[in-house]
Amino acid sequence: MAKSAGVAIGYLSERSGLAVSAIRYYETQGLLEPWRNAGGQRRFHRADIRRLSFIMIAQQFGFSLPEIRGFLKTLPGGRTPTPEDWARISTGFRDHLDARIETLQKMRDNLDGCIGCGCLSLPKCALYNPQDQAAKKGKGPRYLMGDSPELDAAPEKGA
Amino acid sequence: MAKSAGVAIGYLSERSGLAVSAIRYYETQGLLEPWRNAGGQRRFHRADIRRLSFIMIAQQFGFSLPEIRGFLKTLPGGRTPTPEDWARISTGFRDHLDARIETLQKMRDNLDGCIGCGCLSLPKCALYNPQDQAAKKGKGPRYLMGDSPELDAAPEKGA
DNA sequence: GCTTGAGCTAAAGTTAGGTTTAGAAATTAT
DNA sequence: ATAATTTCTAAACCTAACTTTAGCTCAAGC
Repeated sequence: MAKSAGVAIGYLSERSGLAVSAIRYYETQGLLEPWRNAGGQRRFHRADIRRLSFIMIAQQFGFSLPEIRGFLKTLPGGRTPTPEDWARISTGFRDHLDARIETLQKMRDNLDGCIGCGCLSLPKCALYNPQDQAAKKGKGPRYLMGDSPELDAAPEKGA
Repeated sequence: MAKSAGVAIGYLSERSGLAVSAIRYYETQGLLEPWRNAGGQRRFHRADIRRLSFIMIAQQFGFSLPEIRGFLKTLPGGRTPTPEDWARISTGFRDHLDARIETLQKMRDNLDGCIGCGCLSLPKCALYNPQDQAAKKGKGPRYLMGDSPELDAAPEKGA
């Protein structure tokens, strides 16, 4: 179980396409745990290339680095993930993706219902309250695309 | 065509759910053009509530503020958008949404093909090169989820 | 007319996910 | 042995989209 020589950060960078600085950053975020050689340089497992690929894929799926760290914690420490490890995580990805697709399709349907309707003063507009899941942190408007029913009835007063 | 009194920023904030600071920020980004009253305070058209709602919706569709500014420039200056104005922009939204849905569905299909495959050393993995459209700015890995075919054949040398 | 609330500006801070810079030390190549 | 690469750390910088803070001024209520 000797650690072998390990590979340098530049090797991982070249193999993964990530910048050296990004790999160091991932270490600060707890996504990788390299050891140091006698001269103080980082040394990685060859298998960490997969960890990096995993990170890149998970980012494409919209996961944040803390979330990805959570996934990686479920992976076995030093060894290569087994098919089971990977299948478990992939299934999580799938749920995530399905939810996002569903949200987008709902938005599209709402939009379809709205195209041509004018949306001039429509508190009942289909885009009324789209922030189902994919919404940001903010509170969001209460009356999207329109004022509240009564208060905005008057047109350009004084025109 | 006198400007009437206009409404204050706090009114827009309350009606839209946006923070006052966000509305000011949008002005700096060219999304709104309030005028000033005698005391130097911002005064807005009532119809600017709709501009704000528009901004919030467009953000949910994934557009950046510069992009939204582009949309708003196609809207009529001081008046309420007509059904035609809105339909034109909605169609743009729709294309955008369709593209995103399609990308996600492709990713899901790739993922389905990958679940259970193990992905231990798979340069031919279906997640090989997912950055079709929705990819980030980065270059992306050349061999996702695996080292290149030949070089990574050896398992934990020295174990 | 005084007090309080709303609004003003400029500048700094925030979060995520990194990159860039600078200067020093280690490693590799010749 | 020397030169050229890499790597190291710490700190500053970057973008987007805002928020917060500080110190004032304006407007509104009684």
